[in-house]
Amino acid sequence: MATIVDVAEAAGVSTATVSRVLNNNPRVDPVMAVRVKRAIAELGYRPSRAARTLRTQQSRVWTLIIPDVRNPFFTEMVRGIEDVAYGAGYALILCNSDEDGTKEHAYLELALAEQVSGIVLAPTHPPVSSLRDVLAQAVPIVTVDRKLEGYDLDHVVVNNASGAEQAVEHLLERGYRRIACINGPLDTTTGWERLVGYRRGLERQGIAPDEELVRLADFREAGGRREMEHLLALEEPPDAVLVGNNLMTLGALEAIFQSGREIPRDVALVGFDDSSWNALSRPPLTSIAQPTYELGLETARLLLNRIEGYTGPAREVMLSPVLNVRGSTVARRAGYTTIESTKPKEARDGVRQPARRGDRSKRGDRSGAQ
Amino acid sequence: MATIVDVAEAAGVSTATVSRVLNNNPRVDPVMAVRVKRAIAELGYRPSRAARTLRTQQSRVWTLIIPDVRNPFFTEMVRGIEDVAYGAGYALILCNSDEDGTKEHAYLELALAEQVSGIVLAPTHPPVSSLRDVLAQAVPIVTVDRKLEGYDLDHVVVNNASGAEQAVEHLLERGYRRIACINGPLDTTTGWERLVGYRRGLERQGIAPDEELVRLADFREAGGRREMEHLLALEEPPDAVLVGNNLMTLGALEAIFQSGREIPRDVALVGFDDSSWNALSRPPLTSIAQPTYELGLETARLLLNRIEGYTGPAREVMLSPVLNVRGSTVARRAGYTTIESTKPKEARDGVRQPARRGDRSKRGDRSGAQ
DNA sequence: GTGAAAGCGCTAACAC
DNA sequence: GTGTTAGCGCTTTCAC
Repeated sequence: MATIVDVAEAAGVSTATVSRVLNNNPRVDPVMAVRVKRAIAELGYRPSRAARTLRTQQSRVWTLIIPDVRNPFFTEMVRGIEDVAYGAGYALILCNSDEDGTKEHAYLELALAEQVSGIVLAPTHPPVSSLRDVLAQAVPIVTVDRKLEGYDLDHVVVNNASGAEQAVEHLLERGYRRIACINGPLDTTTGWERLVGYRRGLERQGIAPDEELVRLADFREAGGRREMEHLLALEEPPDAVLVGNNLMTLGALEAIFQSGREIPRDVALVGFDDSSWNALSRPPLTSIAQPTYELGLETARLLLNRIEGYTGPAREVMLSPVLNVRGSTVARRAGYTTIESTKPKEARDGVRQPARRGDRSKRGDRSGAQ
Repeated sequence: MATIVDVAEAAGVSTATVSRVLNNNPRVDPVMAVRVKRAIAELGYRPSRAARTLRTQQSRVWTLIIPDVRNPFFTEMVRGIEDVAYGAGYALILCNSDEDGTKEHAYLELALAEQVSGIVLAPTHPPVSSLRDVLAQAVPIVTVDRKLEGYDLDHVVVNNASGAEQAVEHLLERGYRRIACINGPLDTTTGWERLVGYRRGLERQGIAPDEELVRLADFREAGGRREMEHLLALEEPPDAVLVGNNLMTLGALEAIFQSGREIPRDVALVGFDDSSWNALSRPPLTSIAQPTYELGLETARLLLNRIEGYTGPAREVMLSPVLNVRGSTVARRAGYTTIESTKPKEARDGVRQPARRGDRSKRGDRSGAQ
C-alpha cells in the first residue's frame, strides 16, 4: 500500500506538497499539482483515513444509531439524514442497536473512539448512562424520534400526542366507543405521549379511559400480536383499536385475522406509521403517517448546524403527523352486520384525507428555530 | 480528551503497561492492572481508534454496502451479518449505495481508506471499476445477493432461476397460461437469472415465451407500477404475473387495484420476497421467500473465514428459495367469474406450503465448501 | 510556493 | 513483568 512518502518521491516533491494537493490547497503550483496527481494515480495511492483522523482529530463521518434496521420508519428517516450528510460531504455509519442498551452503549463508545464529527441517536429505552460520557466529550449530537428526558439535547420529534388524539377523535366520530390502545413501552417518549394523546382524545368526549383496554408491548410484531389476542379474549372486547407503530400493527392484524374476525366489522383499526402497503392491505388501513423523511432532514440540519459551530441552547423541532383515513375505520352503523356486500365504497379504496389542521390538533406544535 | 500518556502518569506506570492492560495482555501484574483500570475510569479515557488503526494497520470493523436501506430484503440480511460480526467482535458500518454506482464507489474507497477488516458488498449494477482497486488491496471481500461476473470473489446467492421456475410451474398447474414477468435489470444476476427461470418454466411445459409479456424495471415500486400498467393495457393482457421483487410487487398491486381489477380473478400474482404482510394483504400473496437472514449468516461466515486466513479459491454458497402458496394464485376454473362469493376458502387465509423439493428445483444448487 | 520536521495516540519490539 | 523507544501516515507550523 502506497503512502504519501512514496507519492512524494515519485513526484519529486516533499510530502507537504502532496498533502497540499490532496487538500486542494490553492497556493500550490498547478504544474506541481499535475505531477503529484499523476504519481497518485500511477501508484494507486489512497490516503489513510486513520492517519488523517489522528492528525486532525476529526473524521468527516457521522454515526447514526437506530433501534431497528428492519423497521421502515427508521430506514426512511435514514434516507433523509443521508441526503443532507452526503450533500455536506459526510459519510454515514449506520449502527443497529437492536433495542439493546448494551449495543447502543457499544456503538456510542465506538463513535467517540472514531472521533466522528457528529452523532444522530434514535435512543433505545431506557436511556443509557454512557450518554453522560458523550456529553462530556462535547461531540455534536442530536436525538430523533424519541426524546431523552433529563438531557438537554437538540432533538427532532413528531407530535405523538396530537397524532393519537386525532386518531381517537376520528374513531369516536365514526361511532366507535370501546377503543383500545396497544402501545409501546412508557419509558419511551413516543410510547408515553401516544398514550397521553389517546387518553386526551377520549376524555375530550367525556369518555373515561378503561385501563383494561390499554396494553403495552415492545414496538415489535410479536408483542402486537400477543396484546391483540389478549384484547380479543376480553369479556367485553374493544370495537376499535389504536396501535402504536407499524410492526405492532402487523401483529395485531395477524391476531384479528386468525381469530376469524373482520375489519372493520368486528373491530376497527388505526395504526401509527404509514407505508405503501397500508393502502393495499385487507382492508386498507387508516393510519397516522409520520413525516419520516422530513424527520431525517431536520435532524441532519440541526446536527450540521452544531458541527458548524452553533453553541446555543438545545432546540426542539416538532413535526406534525397526518391521519390518512381508509377502510379500516369505516363508520359504524346500525344494522351493519353483513360481511362484504354492505361495505361502503370508501372501505375498498385508499381514500386519503389531508391532515386535520384545526386549532386543537396543532396545540403543542413548535417549529424548531434554526 | 485524555490520552494513554495521561493514564500512564495517573497510574504511575508506562504507556506500554497501559496498552497491555487495554489489550488484556496476560503477563501483566493484576495489581498494576487494577491501578491502571481505576485511572482509566477516573479520567474517562477512551483509546483513540484512529491511533490504533494507524499503528496496527487494521480496524476491527466491517463495511457493508447495500443498494437500498429501505428494502426489507437487505435489512433482514444485515441482521444475519450483524449477528455473526458482533459475535466475532467486529463492528459494522452500513452504507447505502442507493443503487448509485458513484456512491458505491465512494463507500468502497472509504472502506479501503478506513482499513476495515472486511467488506460485504451487495453490488449495485453495473459493476463499478473501483472493484479492481479493492482486489488489488487484497481486502477480504464477499459479495451477496448479486454475483459479480468477471470477478473471482466469494459470493452468496439464492437460486433465482429455480425460484422463478417454481413460481411459473405453480401458475401453470393452477391453470394460468398467459404469464407475464416484471423483472429487474438484466445486468444484475438476480434480474437475469429470474428471467431465465421464468422462461425455462414456460418452455418445460411447451409454452413459447411471449416477449411482449416481459417487462423490465429497476426493482423499485414506481417501476413495478408502471410496467404493470403497461401489461394491463395490452390488447391481450396476462392472466398472471411474476414480479421480480418485493418493492415492484407493491407497485404492481397499486396498478392492479387502481384499474379496478381483482386478484386472482382478473390476474394472478406471484412475487419474489416474502414478509409478514404478504400473508395479510388483499388477497394473501403467493410469494417466493428468500432465506434472507441465512444469506447474511453465510456471507458473514465466508468473510470471517477469509479474514482468519483462508486463501483458497473463491467459493459460492447458493441457498434455495421457497414458494409460499397463498390466495393470489388460486386455481383458475371454468365459470370462475363472480367476484366475492365463489372465492374458494384458501383465497382468504394465508395457507403455507412447504418448499417443493423435487429433483428439478434443486438443479444447480451447490453448498459452499467451508 | 515549497520543504523540514514535529507530533497526533497508540502498539510492539527490544532491553532489562 | 515492566519500561524505553521507534514509528504507523498524515497535517501543519515555521523557515526560507
